[in-house]
Amino acid sequence: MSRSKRRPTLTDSVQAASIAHRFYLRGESKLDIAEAFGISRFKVARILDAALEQGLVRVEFDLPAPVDVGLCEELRSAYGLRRALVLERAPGKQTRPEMRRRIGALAAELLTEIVTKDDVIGLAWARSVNVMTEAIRSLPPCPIVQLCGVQAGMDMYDRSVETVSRLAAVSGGDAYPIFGPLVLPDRRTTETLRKQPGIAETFGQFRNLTKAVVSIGAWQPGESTVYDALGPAEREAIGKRGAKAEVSARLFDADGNALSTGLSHHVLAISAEELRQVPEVIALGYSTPKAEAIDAVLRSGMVSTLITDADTAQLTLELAAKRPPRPRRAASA
Amino acid sequence: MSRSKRRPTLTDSVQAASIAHRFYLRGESKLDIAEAFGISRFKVARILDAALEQGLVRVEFDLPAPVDVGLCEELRSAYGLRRALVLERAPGKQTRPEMRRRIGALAAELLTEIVTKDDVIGLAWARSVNVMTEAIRSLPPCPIVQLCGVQAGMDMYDRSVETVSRLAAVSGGDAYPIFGPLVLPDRRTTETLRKQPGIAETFGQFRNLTKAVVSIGAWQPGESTVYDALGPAEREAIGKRGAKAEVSARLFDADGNALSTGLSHHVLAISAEELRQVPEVIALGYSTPKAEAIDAVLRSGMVSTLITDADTAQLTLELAAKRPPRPRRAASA
DNA sequence: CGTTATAGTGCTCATATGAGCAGATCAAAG
DNA sequence: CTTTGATCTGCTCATATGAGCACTATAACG
Repeated sequence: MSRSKRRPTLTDSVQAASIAHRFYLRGESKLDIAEAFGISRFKVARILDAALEQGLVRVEFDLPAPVDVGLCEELRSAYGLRRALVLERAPGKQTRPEMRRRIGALAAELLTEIVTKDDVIGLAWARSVNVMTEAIRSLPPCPIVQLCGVQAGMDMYDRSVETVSRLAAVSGGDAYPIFGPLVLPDRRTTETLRKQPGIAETFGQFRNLTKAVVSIGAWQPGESTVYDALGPAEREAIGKRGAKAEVSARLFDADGNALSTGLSHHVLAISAEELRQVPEVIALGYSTPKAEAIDAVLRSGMVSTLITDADTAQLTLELAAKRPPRPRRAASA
Repeated sequence: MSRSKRRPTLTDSVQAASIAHRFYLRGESKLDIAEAFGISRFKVARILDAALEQGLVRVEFDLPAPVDVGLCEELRSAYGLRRALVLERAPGKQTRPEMRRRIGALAAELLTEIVTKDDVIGLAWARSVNVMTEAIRSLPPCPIVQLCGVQAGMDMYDRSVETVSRLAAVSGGDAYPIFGPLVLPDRRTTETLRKQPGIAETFGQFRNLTKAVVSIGAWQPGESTVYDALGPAEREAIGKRGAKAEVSARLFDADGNALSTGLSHHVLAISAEELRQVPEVIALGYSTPKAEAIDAVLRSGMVSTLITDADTAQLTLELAAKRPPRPRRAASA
C-alpha cells in the first residue's frame, strides 16, 4: 500500500479517474478507452494500476454486516476454510462483553441464514455461543443438540444452562440438552452420567449433526472454561503435553493434532472424532490471547467457518505466515 | 443504478466481497479465483458484476480537487472535449459568488498546472476569470494577454481592470492589457481605439496565443456582461438572430455556429476566428441558466476544456442527449 | 561530453475474458 | 402431473488483456 510517488497533477488525476470510471463503472474495455483518449492500451492499464496503487481509485465494500473483507479472505485462504467472518475493528477499546456480543450477533446472523429445516444443530456450551443464541430471532424447526455439559462460572447467567431449550423454542424443533457438568471428578461418574436416559439420547444425536457451533479456548487462565475448571496439577500436565487449544473439552496441540489425555475420560462432551464428522463446524474465538489456539484448531481441519475479531485475525494470520499450514480445501496463495 | 434484487444473505455478500477483494485489490485472475472458490469463472464474473450493480462493491475516486468524475467524463465524451472539470455538488445551496470562487479556484489549479514558460496566455474579461486569477499563486514567466475590453458593472471590484497586469506580475511575464471598454457606442470609435498603440499591440498578440481562459454567457439578462451592456433594441435583434451564447462578445447559435452580427463591429475583443486558433481554450460557465449556452458553445468545437458545476453539467448533458453533437476529437458513446 | 540510471513507451504472444447461446433447474400456475 | 416462464449454469469462440522484453526519452553524474 505504498503511496510513494504521488500523482501531483490535477490533469493526470482527472484523466486517471475518468479512465477508471469508464473501466470499472461503465465496464468499457481498455482498448476502447485507449482509443477514446488517444493513448495505447498499455498506458491505460498502467494508469489504472497506478491509480489503484496510489489510492486515487478506491474499491470499497458495503457489507450488510461490519466485516473486514480483506482479513476474512486472508484467513479463509490461509487455512483453507469454507469461510471466515472477521469483525471490523471498532473505534475505541472494546470490552470483552461488548466484543462477545458483536461476535455473537455475527454468528447469529450467519446461523439464521445457513440453517435449513433438515439440519441438526449442535451447540457447545460457551459464553459466546450463549450470546449468539440470544441474538437468534428465528430458525427453521430443526433439532438443537447440546454438545457438552455445563460449566457454571461465577459470571454466567442462570438461564445459560437452558440455551439449547431456548433456541429449540425459537426454532420449534426438538431440544437435546445435557443437564450435567462439563467436567466431572472421575471416570466412573462420567460413565454413569453418560448412560442416563436424557444424556444418552443427546449423545446419540451426535452422529446426526449437520452443523455445530463451538468456541475456541486457549490453554491458559481465563481463556478456557475447561482450563479454569481443572485443578493445578491436571492443568499443568495437559499443558506439558503441548495442549494449546480446547474446543468443547477436546484438546489440540500447536499443529492441530487432537491430543488424547486423561481429560477425555472425565468430561461430558462430544468426541473429537464425532465433531470432525460434522459437515459444518462454526468456531467462535474472539480475543487476542486466543490467536495461538485459533491457529492450532484451524490447522486441525475440523473447522469450516471461523468467526473472530480483527485484532485476533491479524495475529492468527501472522502465525499462519510464520508456519504455513498445509492447504485443506481448494486454497491458494 | 437500480439496486433491485438485493443480495439478502450475509454468506453470499461476504463471498462476493471476498471475490471482489481478490480481483480488484489483489489483482488475481478470475480463473484463479474461480478455482480457489470451486466455482466456474463465469460465475465469478457474474458475482462481480452483480456486486458492482447492487452497490456491494463501490469504486470511489479520491481526487485532489472536489470534482465529479462521472460528469466530467460524460461531458468530455459527449462533446469530444479534451477535458472537462465538473465541480462536485456541495451540500446546501450555494450562492453565486461562492460558486464563482470554487469554479475560479478549480480553474486556477488547472492553469497553474498546465502552463509552461513557452505559453502565451489570453484572459477574457469576466468575473469568474478575475476570481481565477486571484487564486493563482504562481505561474511560469509567460506573457498575459487580455482578450477583450472591460465592462464595469456595479458589482465589480476596481482592481478587476488590472487582472492581466496582476497575473503578469505573478508570472513575471509581459502584460498586454486592454484599457478600454468591451462594448463601444459605434464602429468608428471602436476602430479608432483598436489603432491605439497599447491596444493594437495587444490585438497583435492574439495570433500567438497558446492558451485562453474565457467565460460563457447566456443571451439573457444577468447571464452575460455583453447582453447587460447593450440597449433593449440590440439585445432583442441579436436574440432574434438565434443567439444563445456569448464568449468574449462573440455570439453563437444553438448549434454552435458563430453568428456575425453588427455587435462585432462595436466591441473590443478577440475575433471568433482568432479564438478558434488557440490550441487550448478553457471555458468557465457555472450556473444552470447557462446550460443552453454552454451546450451551444461546446458544439462550436472551439472549447477544449470546460469548467462547470454539477447541476449545470447535468442539464447540459441532457441537452446533449436530446440532440447528440457530432463527435469532435476522439470521442465515443 | 559520454555514461549510467530511470522512467516511460509500445511490441509479441500466451492467456484471460466477454458475448451470446443452449441446456439445466426451479417454482408458480394450470 | 405438465406447462410455462424465469433464473442459473457452463459452453464456444472471438476478443481483450497481462507478462515480459526491447527501445526511447530524460535526467543525473563523473
